[in-house]
Amino acid sequence: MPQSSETLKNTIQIGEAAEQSALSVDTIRFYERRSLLPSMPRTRGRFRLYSADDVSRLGFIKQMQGLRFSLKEIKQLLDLRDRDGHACGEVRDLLTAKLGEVRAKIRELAKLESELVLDQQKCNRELKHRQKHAPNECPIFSTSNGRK
Amino acid sequence: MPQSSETLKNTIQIGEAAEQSALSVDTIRFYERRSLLPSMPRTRGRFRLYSADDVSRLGFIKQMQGLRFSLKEIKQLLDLRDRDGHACGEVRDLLTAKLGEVRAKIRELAKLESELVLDQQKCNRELKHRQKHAPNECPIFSTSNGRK
DNA sequence: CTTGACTCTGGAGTATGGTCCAGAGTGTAT
DNA sequence: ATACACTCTGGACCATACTCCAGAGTCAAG
Repeated sequence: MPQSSETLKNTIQIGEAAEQSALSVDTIRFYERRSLLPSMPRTRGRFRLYSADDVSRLGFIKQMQGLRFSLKEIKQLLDLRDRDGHACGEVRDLLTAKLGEVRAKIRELAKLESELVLDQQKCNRELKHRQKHAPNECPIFSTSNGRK
Repeated sequence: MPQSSETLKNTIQIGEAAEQSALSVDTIRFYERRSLLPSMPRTRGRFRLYSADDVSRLGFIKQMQGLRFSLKEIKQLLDLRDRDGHACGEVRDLLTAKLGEVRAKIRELAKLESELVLDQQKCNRELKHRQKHAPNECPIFSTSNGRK
């Protein structure tokens, strides 16, 4: 257990922060380079120090990534928090925009799904009737595949 | 209209192929490097020559991209066609796998959608009651946000 | 013969979200 | 004193799907 004389007031080093946030040390440093974290305070030996708040900031990043926010968008959100903790209206607007994207994606994928089902059925029909006519091309490869 | 003495038997050059397939010249060359197209035959001056079949191959690539197949997967499909035109069973298997992915993605996004709606509602409630208690944090930033 | 449109190659750059590395420094334990 | 765990920096590298570029070559028309 190295490092403890300077890790006094409830601060931890990057390895511990990585463990607590279930991120890698490299990822945490990467987030700092991308300004998702501020330039962390350092020990005299230039080792970064993290507080419980910093760890929960990392948790927030993970959570927002789970909501399919990009790092850039998460940075927007964090900047909002840092500048103006009660910027709830702007946060809601970002959530609404993301919701729109998610819904558009769902519609797109639903359409995709039905197209894939159709192609699958074409293959199945072809496979059933294979005996009847000479083995020919899989219908998926035919030039005029119907769609767009 | 340069180039025609060698562009005899129904072949076109890359610019024309790009126009017909609505892809860029660079993209077509990129596909060749990635082996989605064979090494095209050339004129004496080393200009690539494309047939109508090649153009429809490009169309197939675009179509499959529309079905969210990666270039790698499209290459698999094309290899199947090149090696064994009636490999319908394998094609169907790839379609089925892709369908599974698409359905999983839809489920994931649906879950996401409801989470975003919940967060949005939190913001809205906060904004409604803003007058009552002192302006505080947007609830999205609170550490225990409920979810994992 | 020159102009102009087209094509060639190889390599670098774009965006995203990281991972991995070498070589050096830090700090504690024995 | 030295071993050992940890951390530092800067930069290279991964995949994906292109896009753009310079500098050179090709070809038909005027």
